[in-house]
Amino acid sequence: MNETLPIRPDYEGELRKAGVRITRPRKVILSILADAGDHPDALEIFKRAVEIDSGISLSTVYRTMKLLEGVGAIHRHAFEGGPSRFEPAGVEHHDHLIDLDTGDVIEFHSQRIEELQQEIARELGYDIVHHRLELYGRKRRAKASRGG
Amino acid sequence: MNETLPIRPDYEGELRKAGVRITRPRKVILSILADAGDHPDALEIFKRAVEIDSGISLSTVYRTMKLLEGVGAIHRHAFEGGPSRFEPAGVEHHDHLIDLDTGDVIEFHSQRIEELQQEIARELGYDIVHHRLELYGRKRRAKASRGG
DNA sequence: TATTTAGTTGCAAACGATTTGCAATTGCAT
DNA sequence: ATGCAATTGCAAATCGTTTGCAACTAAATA
Repeated sequence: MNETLPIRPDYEGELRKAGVRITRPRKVILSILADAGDHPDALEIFKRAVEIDSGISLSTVYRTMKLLEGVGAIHRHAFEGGPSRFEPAGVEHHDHLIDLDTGDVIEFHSQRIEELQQEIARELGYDIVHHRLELYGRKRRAKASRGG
Repeated sequence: MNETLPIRPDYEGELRKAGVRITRPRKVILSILADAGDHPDALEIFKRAVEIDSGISLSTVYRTMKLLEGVGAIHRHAFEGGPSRFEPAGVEHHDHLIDLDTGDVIEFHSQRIEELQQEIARELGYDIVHHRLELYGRKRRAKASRGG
């Protein structure tokens, strides 16, 4: 009876397990994260949160993100230039392709690349703790040029 | 009659060609960059510069770095957390392995990975403008454990 | 070489993202 | 219901970096 739908991460559970209080602002932020399909930054999360509970502060958003990151519930990405952007950690590992025009983030994964990285690190005498692979690009125009 | 030694980038030439004045502070900064074997950040460059000419300001370092970056003479790397670090652009493309304990940066290159990236982007309908591949790791301890 | 003037400088203040001190508030175990 | 440590909002602080501005200077010109 496994769900086929994307898993809604059980943040509250993760936090409780980590001995952290589930407060009102945290509930709001958590719910936003749970169904964010994109990779919002702190300010964006804050804006969405304020629409639900106008009393929430940006510091609390930052604090909660750090908390979740610490617990391993979310991943923080510092893409080129901009502020940190977050995503649920639940999904299995992947890298990112950032659309330079829209800021959209597309996820991808290449087992082959992962292996090559391991190989390279090994040759250099290192163990990889983590890595960062980001492709920055633009949508390819349709062959001829008449596309829009 | 090609040199076998690492090429000393001719920053002054590049700048002059770009119609930029070669001032005293710039000369100092440029000389520092020219023989920096590492990947210093702005503050580090500033410190080295002050030892040569105490009148140089940090803003000038930042301005010069931006200038050089604009001309394509150096590359800026925003490694995890820390400030931007710079390196001469002369060398052919490579990626970086960052030693988490020392901050040391080791360069590597994998043609195979580059190809795979292209392939992935293409499949996703994108052209890569540039990319970022960073491995963060620690020196592997010698097998048994008696190493230091 | 003296003149000229737009490009550069150092400084201090401004900046954006993020963190922090603190007093007031609130989960939640009792 | 009670009590206290965890958490909050706020404002001020932090860090890396950029910028406005008046003084300075590289380098083209006479």
